[in-house]
Amino acid sequence: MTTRTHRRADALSKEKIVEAAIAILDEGGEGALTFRALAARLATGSGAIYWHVADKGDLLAAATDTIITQALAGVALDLDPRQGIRALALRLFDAIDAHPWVGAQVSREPWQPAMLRIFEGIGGRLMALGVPERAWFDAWSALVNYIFGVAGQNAANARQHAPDTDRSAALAAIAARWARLDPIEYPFLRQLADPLRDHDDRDQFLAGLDLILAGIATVR
Amino acid sequence: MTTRTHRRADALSKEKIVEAAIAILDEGGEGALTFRALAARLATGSGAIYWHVADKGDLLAAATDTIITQALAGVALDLDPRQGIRALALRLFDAIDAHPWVGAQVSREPWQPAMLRIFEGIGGRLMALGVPERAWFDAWSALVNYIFGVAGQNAANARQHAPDTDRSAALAAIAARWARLDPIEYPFLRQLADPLRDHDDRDQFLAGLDLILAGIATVR
DNA sequence: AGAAGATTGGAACGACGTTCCATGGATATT
DNA sequence: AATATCCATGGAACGTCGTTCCAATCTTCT
Repeated sequence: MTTRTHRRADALSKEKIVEAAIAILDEGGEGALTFRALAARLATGSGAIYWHVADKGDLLAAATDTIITQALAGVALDLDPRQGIRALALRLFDAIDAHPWVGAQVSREPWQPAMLRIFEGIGGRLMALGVPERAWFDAWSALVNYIFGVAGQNAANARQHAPDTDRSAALAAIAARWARLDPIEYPFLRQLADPLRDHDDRDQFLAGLDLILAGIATVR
Repeated sequence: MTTRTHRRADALSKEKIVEAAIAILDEGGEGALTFRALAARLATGSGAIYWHVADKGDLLAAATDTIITQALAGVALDLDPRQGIRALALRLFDAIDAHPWVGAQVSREPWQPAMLRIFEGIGGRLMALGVPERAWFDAWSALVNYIFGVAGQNAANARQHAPDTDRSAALAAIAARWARLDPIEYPFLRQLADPLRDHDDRDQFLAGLDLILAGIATVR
C-alpha cells in the first residue's frame, strides 16, 4: 500500500541518481559520467542504478531537464516581448555556460518538457511583438535554431578544451594564427583576429539575437 | 629518395583510409565507424591503420575536411554578396544533409582549413555588402553561429532517428503531440503544429538566414 | 647479401554500457 | 511467530570499443 515507506532512509531514487550524475558531469565533463563512477559515488553497484534508470540516455535527459527547469524558474513575465525573448535566451545561455554538457544534450533531445516551455515562451512573445501571422513560423524557427545552435556550439567548444584550460589562451592562439594568414587569400579573417581574441561569447550571442530580432522587425 | 615508390600497389595510405571511413560513415552513421569495421573493409589490422592516422579524432577531422572541401569546390564567385553568402551557406547545409555525421564534427573542430575558407567567404562578402566596419564582427559572428548551429542541430536530429526512419513520420508524431497541448499553457505551439509538420528544413534554414541578413541591413 | 628501416596484421589491455543473478530486507499472508 | 512474496541491491560477467604493443614481413640502402 504505502509505496515509499518500503525503502531505507538512504535508499536510491532516480532523484538521487540524477543529482549525483549532475555533480559528476559538472566536475569532470561529459566523459566523466560512467556507471562505474556513479556507482562509486553512490556507494552501490551499477545494477542497482539500472533498476531506477533505463540507460545512459535516460539519465542524461533527466539531468538536462533538471538543469533547464531550474534555469527557467522565475523568469520575469512582465517584460516587453523583446526583452522577454532576450531574457529567455540568456537563461538558457547561462545555464549551458555553467553546465556545458547540457548543450550537447539539448541539441540531442529538443522535444523534452522543459524545452517546450522555451519554445512556447519565444513563440508567444513573437505574437505579442506584432509579427504578422504568415511570418510566425519563420521567425520562430530562426530564433530557436539560433539559440539552440549556439548552445550546441558552446558545448562543443567546452568539450574540446580540457576542463580547466584557459579559454583566453586558446582564443589568443587562434587569433594569432589568423593574424598570420595570407593577406591576399584571407583579408577579412586577418582583421577579425583582434575582435576574436577580445570578444565575449555572451555579448556576441546577444548581438546575434538582436540582429535576428531586427530582421524580424522588418517583416510587415 | 622516392617517398612513394616504396609501397606496394595496394598499400595503405591516409587517403585510402579516409575514403573508407567516409563510406562507412555514410552507410551506417557515426556509430558505425570503428577501427575494427575499418580494418575489415580495408582487409588489414587496426595497428596498420594507426600507422597512418593518429587516432579516431584525426580520422574524423580528415574525413570532414574532405567533404567540406568537395562541397565548396567551384562555388560561384560572381554572385552579388548577398547571394554569395546564401550560396556558401547552402553548400554547407547540403553537404551536411548528405553526410549528417559531418555536422557533429564541424561543431567540434571549427578551426580547420576548409572552415577558414567559409569564414573568410562570409566575411569578405559582408564587407562587399557595405556593412559598417564597427558591425563586422557582430554580423559575421551571428551568421557563422547560425550556420554552424543549424549544422549541429541537423546532425543531432540525424543521429537521433535510426538511419532510415521516416523523417516525416517522426515530424508528424511531434506535430500531433503539439496539437494536443493544453491551449491555455501552449497557445502558440498548438498553432505551430501544422507548419512544423509540413516544413522543409532547407527552406527554414534559408528563411532564418534571410532574417539575419535583413537585420544586418538595418545597421547603418 | 645483409643491415636498417618502413609497414603490416593481429593479439592484448583497460574502460565502457549493459545484462544477469544470487542475496538481503521489507511487507503481506498464514 | 513463521513463512512466502516481492522490491531492491551490489557486483560479477559479457561483448564492444579505442588504443598499444610487437613479431613478422616487405622495401630500400650499403
